[in-house]
Amino acid sequence: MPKRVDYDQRRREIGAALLRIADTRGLQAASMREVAAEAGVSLRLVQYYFRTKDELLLAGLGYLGEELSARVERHIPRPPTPRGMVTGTLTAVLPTDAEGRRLTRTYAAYYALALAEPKLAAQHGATYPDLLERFLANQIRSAQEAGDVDAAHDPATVAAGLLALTNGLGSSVLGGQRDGAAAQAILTYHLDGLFGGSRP
Amino acid sequence: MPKRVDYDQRRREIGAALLRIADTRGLQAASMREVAAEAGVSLRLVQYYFRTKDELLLAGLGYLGEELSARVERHIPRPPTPRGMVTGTLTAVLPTDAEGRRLTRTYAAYYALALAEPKLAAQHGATYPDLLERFLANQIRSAQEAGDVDAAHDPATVAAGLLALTNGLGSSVLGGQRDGAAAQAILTYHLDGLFGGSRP
DNA sequence: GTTTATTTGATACGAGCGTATCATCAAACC
DNA sequence: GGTTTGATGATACGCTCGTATCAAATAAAC
Repeated sequence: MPKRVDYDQRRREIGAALLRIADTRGLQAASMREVAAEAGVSLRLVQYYFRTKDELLLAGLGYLGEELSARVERHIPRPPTPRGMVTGTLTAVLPTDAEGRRLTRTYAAYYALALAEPKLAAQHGATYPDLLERFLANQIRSAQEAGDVDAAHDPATVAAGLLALTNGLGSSVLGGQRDGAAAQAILTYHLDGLFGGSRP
Repeated sequence: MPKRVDYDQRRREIGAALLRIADTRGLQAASMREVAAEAGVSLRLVQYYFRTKDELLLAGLGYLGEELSARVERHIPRPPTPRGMVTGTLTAVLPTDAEGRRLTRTYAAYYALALAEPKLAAQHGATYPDLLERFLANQIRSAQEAGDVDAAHDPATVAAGLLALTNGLGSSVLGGQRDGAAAQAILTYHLDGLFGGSRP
């Protein structure tokens, strides 16, 4: 028998190379050969672990989702207050540091591809923002019950608005319109308006 | 001499074909040959009017900008009230109808390309959102002077927030998370909060 | 130490890409 | 009315793409 290799880890390494290219040069530049070079392996190896390019792209999207989830969880404060949960989650999605910029850029690349290839979105895409939005809506409901947020607000509407605002701010950062700190400030400005007098 | 042809109009026709492809199949699918086929002309003709593909892509971005500007102006109400100007401008950027969906999708395709090819953004990209944002900030300042908006707000921050919110909502519509009407409703909800008791 | 299942390497194929070249057409001008 | 010149057509080149094919190397099992 041959030397045994951790199949999943090898796939992750190659997937990471793909995401690195998507971040720095866009998914248009992510050919099988370029991914192989970036991962430091042969083209044949990429083909061995991913039968087709579509399979590679789909797996890459999965890994990106994992990275995003991990980052969001890492940004949830201890102990978890309602405002802290909302602020942390949204800040995680914002490109405020190198990792955030990388993830936001990579996500944008996949988003554009999914617009043209709906099968990508169908398999994995639309669920993630939906989850995030529902999570936020629940947090806002909790904050209302704790008296930190005006009960007149509709949690789902507020959550959708906050997430859209954050995504839009992220786009403007990637577009060079402002830096991460400025985006963060605008987000905080809105959160201050939402959470009456309570401090995070 | 040969039959004289309206050079600019021909370029516009070919550019329109490019934008149509960018909308329906993404810019990855926009090869010179595909653009020629979509425009119903020969490959040579596309090369004649645009020496290189980069030139075609850049011109297409210019035409897209013109279409966007025209749509925004068309959405400014008569007579122009402060809230009407802000609402109209933001609604124009939202994919609430077929034209809006087309423009937002095409813009998203260019945005993703510009992330990977900064020269595109350098020539044309970052100026447009900036103009929009400054325009909005001025409108909000006017609304404050008219007493329609709380003077405690910072116009630039509010304008940036509104535009980011609108862009984020547009992304969620393209992503299939909600339809144009729902996005519009969320935007209106925020505008209601901003413009105290005044009606549009 | 041979065997053998698994992992890696080298290379080829057909298609599509951007671009360039050469030829042709048709209308305006002298 | 031939000549010039802008507009169009047909085709080819070199390259990269995704994918497939054919070997070779490797290390656990006996």
